[in-house]
Amino acid sequence: MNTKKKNAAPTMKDVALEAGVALGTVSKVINGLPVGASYRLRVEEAIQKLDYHVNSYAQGLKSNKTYTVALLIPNTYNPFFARLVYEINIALLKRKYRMLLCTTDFDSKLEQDYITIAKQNKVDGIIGLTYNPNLQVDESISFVSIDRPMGLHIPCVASDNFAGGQMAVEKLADLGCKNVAFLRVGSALDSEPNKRKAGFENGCLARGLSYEEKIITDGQPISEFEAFFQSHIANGKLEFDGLFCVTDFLAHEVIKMLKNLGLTVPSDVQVIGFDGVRAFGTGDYFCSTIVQPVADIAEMCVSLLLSETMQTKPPLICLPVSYAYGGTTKDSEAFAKFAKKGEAL
Amino acid sequence: MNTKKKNAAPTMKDVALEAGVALGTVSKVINGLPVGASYRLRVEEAIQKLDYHVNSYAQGLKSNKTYTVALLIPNTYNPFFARLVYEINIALLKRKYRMLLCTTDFDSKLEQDYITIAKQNKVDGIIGLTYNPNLQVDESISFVSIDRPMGLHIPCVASDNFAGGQMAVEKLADLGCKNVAFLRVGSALDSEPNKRKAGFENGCLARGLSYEEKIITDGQPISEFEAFFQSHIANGKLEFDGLFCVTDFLAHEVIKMLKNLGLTVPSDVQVIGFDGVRAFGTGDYFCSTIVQPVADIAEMCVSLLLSETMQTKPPLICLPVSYAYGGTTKDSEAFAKFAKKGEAL
DNA sequence: TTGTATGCGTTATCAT
DNA sequence: ATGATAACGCATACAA
Repeated sequence: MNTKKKNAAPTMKDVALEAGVALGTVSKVINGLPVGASYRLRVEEAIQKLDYHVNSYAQGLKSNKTYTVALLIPNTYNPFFARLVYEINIALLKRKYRMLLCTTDFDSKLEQDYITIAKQNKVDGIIGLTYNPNLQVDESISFVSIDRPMGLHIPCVASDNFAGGQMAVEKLADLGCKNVAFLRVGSALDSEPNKRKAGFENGCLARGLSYEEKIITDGQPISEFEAFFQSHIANGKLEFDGLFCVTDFLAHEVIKMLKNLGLTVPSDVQVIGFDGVRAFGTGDYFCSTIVQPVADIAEMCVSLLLSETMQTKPPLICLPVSYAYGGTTKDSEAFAKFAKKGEAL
Repeated sequence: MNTKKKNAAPTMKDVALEAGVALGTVSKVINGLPVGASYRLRVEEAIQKLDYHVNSYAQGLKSNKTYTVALLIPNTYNPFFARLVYEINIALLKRKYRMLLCTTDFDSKLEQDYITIAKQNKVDGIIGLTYNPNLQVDESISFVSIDRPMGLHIPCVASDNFAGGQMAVEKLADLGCKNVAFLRVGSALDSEPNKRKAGFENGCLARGLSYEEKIITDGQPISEFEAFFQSHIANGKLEFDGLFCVTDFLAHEVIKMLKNLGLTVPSDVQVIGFDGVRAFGTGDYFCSTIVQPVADIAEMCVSLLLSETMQTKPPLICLPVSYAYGGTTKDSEAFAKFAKKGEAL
């Protein structure tokens, strides 16, 4: 008997030998092509016996398809990113694709490097949530961007951030707010989430709310907001009755500040965040929030990336957001529901 | 000129042609083997010009190494898992390995299926945080388990859960507790985290604390704990002055319950959790907690999995944990620091 | 030192 | 319907 290298994984050849058929027949059985019943049976038995598994790398080499998609994302521990990774991975797995996870830590150089790595790995496409304004991605590889427009040949998938901003204001107005503020921290990069501000302004105008905005950039300490609040307190009372924070994270920080300043949420001031992040991934919202449809975003990215047929890819796709009560607003009905749910969980 | 299929990625052959050298020479340049300086230069220029990238799948096919490791984990949105995924991915990337992310949703069948998928992908190893007690993993593939012992030929990496349980009690005792309770929810599966209970008991004995334990299994509603508390309240006062919860998640839920019952944390009762989970991945701890050394666990798993030389793999490795103040205990010094940090961040 | 030839495991195109 | 064979892109043993 021809004892190959010990412990080498069995190949199609081994299966063919074991089953007493030709190589091509085995291949056909594997790929579900028509094969005589008796042959099929013998091959299947041999596969069982040898515990044979196709080598997807050889497959990839042959077909010039790797069934791998690279995901460029800053990290996986930010809960929004974590959820996105999860949903994208599911969407990929559903289509028998696998994911090459590239965490960039917001590093522009790393982002560019990973594009190279992705090419080496001959991935079938790249999904990127990136921050490098000059990211070079040639047209030879299919790319879908999340939250950041990257040119006409690259589709961008995002939440409907403008509508989200509007929705936040609508909600605050419905809940009785008259004088609101928009708080934002983050890069000045041209990205879709920046439209939250425009939506906010638009909403304020539509509902006749007076508003103010406090925007700080990445370098500045978040305590700037505390100073902002202090300069807007008269007789121990904040002049705003509603705040829209650009992210749940910021809302969370802001709520701590407000507490320090002796203000109560939501009775003194109502707060709405953005993202729809939950404690421990599945628990309570950190605050009342505009929820991003993460699963839809993931599905859209993957579907867009892998659709061969759609020759004319849409440049920008905005998916609808929704509002969720999280304890920092005065929603009366929802409040009761929330209190009950808290017990149940 | 031999115009191959349009748009096909350039191969070594193309590079060789462009540089006017032989195929083998190109290969040597790529792999850093000795090559004449002038040849090397020409090859490098050709690589630049054609934007050539090695096809790592062909490499893998040749070398029978794929530089891929599969990670089996329930999901990526639980913050503890999310952090683990991040750290493992970093540890892998550092070694030029990539990760095949397999999220199992605690599904035993999926866990087993992914072992098959991993084999098809000819991964170089598997890291698994699994819950299937009967998971079949043959010795032909190298496997490292997290938190669950899986037999002698499979190393298991975990936190020092026993020491963690002890540490929690020590802390509670140091902070003045006399009568404490251990709360646990989770599967009855044989896993390392179960040692938290033993460590707790051991610590209570050593410090002469009286204690009680309330353990519910996965099926039961978490509200069981509320009933437990109620049956231990006399004259509006809880008879426990310290609680050790098996996870931060449970601690978080328990703290909500305590509030509902009119009890104040930490003045009425101090609470310590386990895991070291932070809000938004990098923010505040949800509670005072025993922190798992996630980065160390990740590094250990990868290093163990990829070490060719270590023929005799250790069956169980426990990594040291640490304590972190998170607002639910009466640490006086730490309290001041925490309050300040809250401002700064 | 550089070039040539073979084979990795698979698929696909041929004859049979 | 089935079997033989070439080709995918790369590494390597061997020849020049």
